[in-house]
Amino acid sequence: MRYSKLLIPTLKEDPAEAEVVSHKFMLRAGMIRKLAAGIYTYLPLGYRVIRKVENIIREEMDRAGAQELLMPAVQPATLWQESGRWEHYGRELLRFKDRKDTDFCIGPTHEEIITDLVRMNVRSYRELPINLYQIQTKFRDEIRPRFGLMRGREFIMKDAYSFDRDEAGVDESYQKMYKAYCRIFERCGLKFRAVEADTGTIGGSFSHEFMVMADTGEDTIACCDTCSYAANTERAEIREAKTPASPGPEAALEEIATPGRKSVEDVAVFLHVPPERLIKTLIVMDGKGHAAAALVRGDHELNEIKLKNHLGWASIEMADEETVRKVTGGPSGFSGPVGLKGIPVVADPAVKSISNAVAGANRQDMHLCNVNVPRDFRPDEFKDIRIVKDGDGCPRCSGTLHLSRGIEVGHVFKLGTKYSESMGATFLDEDGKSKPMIMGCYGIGVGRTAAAAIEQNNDQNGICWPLPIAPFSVLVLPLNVKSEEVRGAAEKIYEELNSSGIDTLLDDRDERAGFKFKDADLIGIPLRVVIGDKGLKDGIVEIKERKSGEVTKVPLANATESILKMIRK
RNA sequence: CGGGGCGUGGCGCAGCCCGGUAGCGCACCUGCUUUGGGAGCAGGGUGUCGGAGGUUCAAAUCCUCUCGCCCCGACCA
Repeated sequence: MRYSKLLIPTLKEDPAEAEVVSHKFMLRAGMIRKLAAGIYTYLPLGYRVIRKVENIIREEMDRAGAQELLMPAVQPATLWQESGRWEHYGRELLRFKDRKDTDFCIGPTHEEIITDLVRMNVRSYRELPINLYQIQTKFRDEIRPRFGLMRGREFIMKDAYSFDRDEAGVDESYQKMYKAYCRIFERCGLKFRAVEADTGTIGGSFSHEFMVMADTGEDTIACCDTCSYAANTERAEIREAKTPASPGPEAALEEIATPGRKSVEDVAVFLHVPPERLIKTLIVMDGKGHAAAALVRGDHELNEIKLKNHLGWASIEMADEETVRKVTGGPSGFSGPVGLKGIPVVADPAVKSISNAVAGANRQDMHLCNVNVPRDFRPDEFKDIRIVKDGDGCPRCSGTLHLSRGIEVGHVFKLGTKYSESMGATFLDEDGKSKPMIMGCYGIGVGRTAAAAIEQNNDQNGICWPLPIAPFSVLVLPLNVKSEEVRGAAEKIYEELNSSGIDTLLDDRDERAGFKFKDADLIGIPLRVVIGDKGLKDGIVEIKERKSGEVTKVPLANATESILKMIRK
């Protein structure tokens, strides 16, 4: 295409609203424009990237045996009420009424719709397994959209749903998708890792997230340095550390005044005790009148998701002051396990091995010293409920876990029968019995994948697109379009590349060289062919690789051939 | 939802405290010169100062309300 005919409104200055590089460069390179918070228009350049990513996804999904369809974005509440999520999904689900006052929502995901479709149309085991997918715009009314396409409210997502007769089948479907995802992200030129993850609102039994490694990522993942174990910190298990061989002798329990010292840090400093000698007691509640106490070592952090899953609660939050007083008898900041009654007490295993610990006394401005398990208290159970730290032990081997940041671009779930049972998606098996289908679901954030690619591939001057998802593969840049010779050579190369099926952009604008170079670097086309009077005098054009900056000078006559060679390499 | 900040030409901002003709840089349009890393000169267009109400002779500026956007938080007891 010709640059002069394309809408590519590049910006010289950083837009004030952009925080991360991918957002900045997408705005500056004229790929996206914001319409409202978390809602963006894809301009021609940006949409080309989106389509490249989509097509890679399509090819790999089709190769894996999935079938493409397209479901409505607007969904009736009745289906969501059937699955029970109309009540449980929360404010993220954008709801509205039509003119007849019927409730609808804009789909944040499509389990209900696909399950409805399949239960109406698939009845026999002979028709299973089946895997259906779509690439479609979703809407989730995020608390706080940010980072451009990284966390938008409206976004393009590929979502696939598999239906199987039995466990073995769903395992196979899951594995197929897992492999397809690996191929997709490899083809997109991304450094990524598949990690074990929590299943969140979608529900289900087992899942992996596909994380693109990037320091700006919103998720933290723990990877073992020895084996292949990797997990989101929301889920990452921790190998229980061995208890110290000889804990000190147990001293007598003692109450001590700690006026105004509520936080672990304040108490530790005040009593001259390291934080790891403290027991942090957190009172949590589920919003339905249940409360529980969680104990973790002072220098550890509670993993609410682990605790929530362990307690089997639908939601979890820190207890308010009133609840804390009711449950512990003291104000918040001074809660402790000794004498705590009437609510379940879950302790992290690390709490077991603290000898002569410090804990809240459940009284204003008082703490207890020399607290010991089991002499002074016995938790109802010990359970890994803390957040993994860099350097913790791997749960699968003797290795060590290290933390790094990632961007979640894909997620595969084994859903089980959660939706098929609540919505009656059953089939008749060989034995003539009606059974619920076993489901899996598999998502990829298309825009987020593009954004993640920029996070991994950029420099000071702009984006360095990986070839497979670049908006164009080659940029032909004549320095002076007023020169017949230069323009002629550029047009020739442009035509030849086009007819070889290469996505080529011709910068035919009558602009100064420096201006065009700056734009070229910004929009990040992988290969740039520069044609100028000077070079042409010697029959030479330059090919520059965006990422490496490497320049190759080739004879004009061989230019197209050389470029094709570099692309197909 | 809590805290902080910001809405002034397409973009980035100044002006607001202390009310008195709406400005700067970039971008845009015209012409000439220039032409291998965001050119120079000359000329030009561009704004309901986010919106509504109020105070005032007079409001971008002061007051009230409202809408939008950005950042931090919404575990650290």
